[in-house]
Amino acid sequence: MGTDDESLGLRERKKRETRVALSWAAVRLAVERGLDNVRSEDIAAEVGVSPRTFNNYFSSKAEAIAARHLDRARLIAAELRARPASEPLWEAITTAALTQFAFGREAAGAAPPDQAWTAGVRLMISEPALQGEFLKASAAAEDEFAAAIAERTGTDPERDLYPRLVAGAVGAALRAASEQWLRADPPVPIAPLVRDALRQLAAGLPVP
Amino acid sequence: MGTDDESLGLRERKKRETRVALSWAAVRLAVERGLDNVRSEDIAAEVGVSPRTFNNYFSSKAEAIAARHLDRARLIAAELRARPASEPLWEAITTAALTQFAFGREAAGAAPPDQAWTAGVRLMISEPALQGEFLKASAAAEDEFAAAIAERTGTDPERDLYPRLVAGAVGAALRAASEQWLRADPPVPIAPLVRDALRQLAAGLPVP
DNA sequence: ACCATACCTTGCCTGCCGCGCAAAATTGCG
DNA sequence: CGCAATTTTGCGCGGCAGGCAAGGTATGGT
Repeated sequence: MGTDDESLGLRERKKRETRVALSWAAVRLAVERGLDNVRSEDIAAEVGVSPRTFNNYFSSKAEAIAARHLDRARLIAAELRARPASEPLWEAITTAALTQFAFGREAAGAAPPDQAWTAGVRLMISEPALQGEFLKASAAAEDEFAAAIAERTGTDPERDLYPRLVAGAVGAALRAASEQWLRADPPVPIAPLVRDALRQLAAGLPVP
Repeated sequence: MGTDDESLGLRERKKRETRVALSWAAVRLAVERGLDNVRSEDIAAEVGVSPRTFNNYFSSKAEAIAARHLDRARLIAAELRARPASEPLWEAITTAALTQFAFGREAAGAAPPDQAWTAGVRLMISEPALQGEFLKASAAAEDEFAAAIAERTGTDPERDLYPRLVAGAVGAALRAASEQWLRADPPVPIAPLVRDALRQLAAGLPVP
């Protein structure tokens, strides 16, 4: 894949690290202080780079935060490409999606990174100033997802409606499942929600 | 409906007018000059209000532009509510959607407002600084759409996955159809694209 | 018809942001 | 080891978002 981190030169590796560090710092600070008690300067300081450098990596606070979501969502597309071509499309999509929604699976208390991640997603969904970037990141990931689907189905993302349509619908389904999960008051596992949403999609969304 | 413009007092009427005027001005100026050759001040001047007032209506240039899309997308939900309850869900959805995609239907040359509108959508999709707000507006409209679907299907948007899932999927389908339409080099009518996308959705998105 | 009230508009001001530019530091490579 | 390419940084500017308080205008009760 074109975005591995191996043997791409130490320079490129450093850049990726800085980018990820900035992005995590942005999420963490925004979660604990509230979004507008964090200045871009604070994020830069947290990682130990100059304020100007922060803007070399991200053009806004919001973009920095959403970058975490973007990276995660991209992985679904990568996962889909990794599924055997023989597997039926919807099965492959479901399996690929589930790899990125394996929260709270481990032992009793959810793993700490999950905790932080959940809070991050909550923030992106609830803060108006972040919703746009969040959806934009989702859309960007859907583009890669569409390309993967096109490969698998022998269609062309440029000319055919199909791959973009499926990618968009799957994205919507995953967002709906996530929101449902975040809203559930007695917490529920997320996997069944994701499975259910995709199953309904593949079944033509019949009235229940 | 709760948002009619009749007998809501002159005050409210004026506000709506100003809001729409600002929004149109924002779109028009951004289309003809390019987004970042337009300052929020210019938009205010165009409508004849103070720069400060502009920010009372919209919290950013981008939001002002996307407001046009938002209003239009809201109408689909309203249209859905207007369909008879006896009509099958997907038929009602398709009909409702098509009322807002009746472009280039009239005589030879497309109506001038359509022309302007198309350019506006193109801008929102292509300009990175607008994509986020565009999607955010779509999501807001989908909320109303979900409420309408919930009413019609006897589900609850708070507790059930279904209405949000359908609203999201339909939104994605309409976006995919629109983009396909914008991309088509020998221009094609949009209605068949919308119809096709929704038909595929209701059919469970089978591999073509 | 009038007045009191609530609401909208406006100007002023402050802090922050995004980015262009050029100098300085760092890194990779021959 | 030293050169060239790339990244980081400092500086500065234009612009933006929004708090606050003053002035003006519709509204609804009497």
